[in-house]
Amino acid sequence: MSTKKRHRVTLMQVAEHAGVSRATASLVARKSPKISKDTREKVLASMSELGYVYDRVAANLRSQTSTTIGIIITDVANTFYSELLLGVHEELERHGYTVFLGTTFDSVDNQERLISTMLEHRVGGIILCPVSSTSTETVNRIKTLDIPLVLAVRELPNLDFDYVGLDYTQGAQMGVEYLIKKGHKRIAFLGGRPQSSTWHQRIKGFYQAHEIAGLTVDPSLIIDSPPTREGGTEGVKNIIQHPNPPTAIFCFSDLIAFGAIIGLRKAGITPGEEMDIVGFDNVPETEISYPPLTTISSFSKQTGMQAAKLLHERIKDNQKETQKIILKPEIVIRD
Amino acid sequence: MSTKKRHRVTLMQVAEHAGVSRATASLVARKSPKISKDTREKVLASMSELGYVYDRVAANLRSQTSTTIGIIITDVANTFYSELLLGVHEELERHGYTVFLGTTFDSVDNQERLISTMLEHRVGGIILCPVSSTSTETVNRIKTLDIPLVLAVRELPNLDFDYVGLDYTQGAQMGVEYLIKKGHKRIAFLGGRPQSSTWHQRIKGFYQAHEIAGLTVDPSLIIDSPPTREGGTEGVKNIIQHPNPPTAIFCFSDLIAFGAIIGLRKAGITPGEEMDIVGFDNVPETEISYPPLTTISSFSKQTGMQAAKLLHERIKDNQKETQKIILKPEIVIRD
DNA sequence: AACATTTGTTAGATCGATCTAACAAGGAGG
DNA sequence: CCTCCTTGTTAGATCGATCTAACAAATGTT
Repeated sequence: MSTKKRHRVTLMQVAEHAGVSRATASLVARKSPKISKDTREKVLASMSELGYVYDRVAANLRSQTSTTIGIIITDVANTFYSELLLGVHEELERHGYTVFLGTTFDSVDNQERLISTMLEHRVGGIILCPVSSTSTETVNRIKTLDIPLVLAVRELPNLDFDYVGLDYTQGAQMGVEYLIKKGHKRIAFLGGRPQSSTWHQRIKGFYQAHEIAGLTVDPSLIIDSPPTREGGTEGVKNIIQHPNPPTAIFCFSDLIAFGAIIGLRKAGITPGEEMDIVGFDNVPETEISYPPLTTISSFSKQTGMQAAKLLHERIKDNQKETQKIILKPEIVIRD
Repeated sequence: MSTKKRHRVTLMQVAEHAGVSRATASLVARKSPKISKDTREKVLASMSELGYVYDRVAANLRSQTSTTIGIIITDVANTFYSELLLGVHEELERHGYTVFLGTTFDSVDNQERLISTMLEHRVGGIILCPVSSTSTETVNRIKTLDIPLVLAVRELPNLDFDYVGLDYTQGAQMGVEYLIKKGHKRIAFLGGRPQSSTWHQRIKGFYQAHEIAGLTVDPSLIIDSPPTREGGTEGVKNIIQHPNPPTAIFCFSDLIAFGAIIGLRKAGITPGEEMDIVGFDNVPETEISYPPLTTISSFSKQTGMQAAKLLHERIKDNQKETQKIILKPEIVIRD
């Protein structure tokens, strides 16, 4: 948990070696234009001779600044989140931040612990993909400390934070409308947890599409399950065993859809022929899956990039009005 | 790039509020048993009343310790690496480290920059998946500073560092032997960069399998390409256009294999029937790909966990002898 | 020539914690 | 009663940087 270190070369030693003061050496390290060419070169020479490494931690402490930010996601192994992470990472590294990573696996305790650790490490801001049942206190703790916070993917109701997400309702509606247009009348909704805002938004779209088409939803075809591939495989069993099974499944996520495909195959049902499936997220794997998965693109990398941009802006000015960016979904049809 | 922060509540203020000295408050923060129950409770009460947040950065500076480690990988969006990251992350968080993430995209410059940043942030250790053409100076810089370093996936020749990887030679040999056993006599090797040690090791296994079976390798069937899906799609064109095409392809990685599958389909060739394919890594997507991909499991998550363990041990004792852990590959046959 | 301004440099205090060594207070042992 | 030990607490120095304000030296202005 902690490491003893050999003494580093300090600015003090550099200054002594170059025959200048600490302050001057510090100004050189910070590329101040106030330093004459001569002294600058002298100091730089001493730095490289002694193998000096700038101590950003000490510098940040003194100057009350931070060059780090924290990103908290649900699961790195889920490509939706790793794409999002990629977007955040690219955008923030360009601005010189170093990124602390944390993964919650959808556990409140983990999330709480990660936030604490990051605050203790003086992050300059946090991008949070909150777990389903995040409490108001959790995020307010960050707000009280005046640490910029941007929410992504899941919105927390009635809280005034920057947010980047997708119009999940519209996405779900598009997916279900596509299935209805193909002639399906009994459609299941598989996966996700009813506690989460993203689930509610999708369910809403699911109902809306039915309503517009003049169909009624059979509530017994709404099956919730953990938002993992295993969750999909397990959950689809309820659909297979249903006394009056549906002809198509709209899945909470691609991950669920992949799980469902595996589950259907195990039961001897050919996905895509005997049972139509639509996913959500358009993760990279959809390109190589079989049957090719029709899905709703949720632009995870874009989400990450936008969140990073919002965070960057908020770090520059913590007083500005909060922004909510809602990306528009697109349907990706693969037949 | 840097953030002004409001003043935090400090231990000084907590001490004043509780009517004790800074030192006592500090001992309470560190859960020292030398503090009497009465004072401890008094101080803890003041802490929560004032909303105190421990400043690990200041603490680490004074005590010359670190509670962070850096992990540098090639690409988060590549599931091989995100699984590895997951392993590292789980293991090190258990020991109380916070993780700095960096991705190189296989660029020496990025790698150099990332290492610098991490050293500047006083990481307690680094796990590095080095880019193909990593120079000796790069890693020696870390060694000179006495910062524990563990290499993963790619080994750097003649350098004495802890290392976790796979027996890539044996893995490639297993894959090619499987194809030969199925009756293939002309087999292509697709993807990867000849600069990297992992490429050499796989090529060696590729040749060995041929030799054992009494077959000769046609060097014109060895096609290199960037280790990405796009690289696979591009590279496979050379195979399709070959005057005397092979009947099977052994791919550098699953990613390459997926790219090759897409490329073959585009050219109207049915992968799995007209052209046999074997991948390498056993990334999660292989389960849902079509045709089901036979592949060599390279246990990326295990690799990450082992690397994290080695790093943890080395942080505890930087003098101990270096260890090289070579995991054994397994073939995963999906027909 | 006298004064104001700019330019480059610096000593000393400071960020928020820990470390060192010293110090009271209380009890045990002679 | 005095000494020795233990237990709990603390003042002052310190980690490696930056900040403030002050200061010579060089330059510009009248």
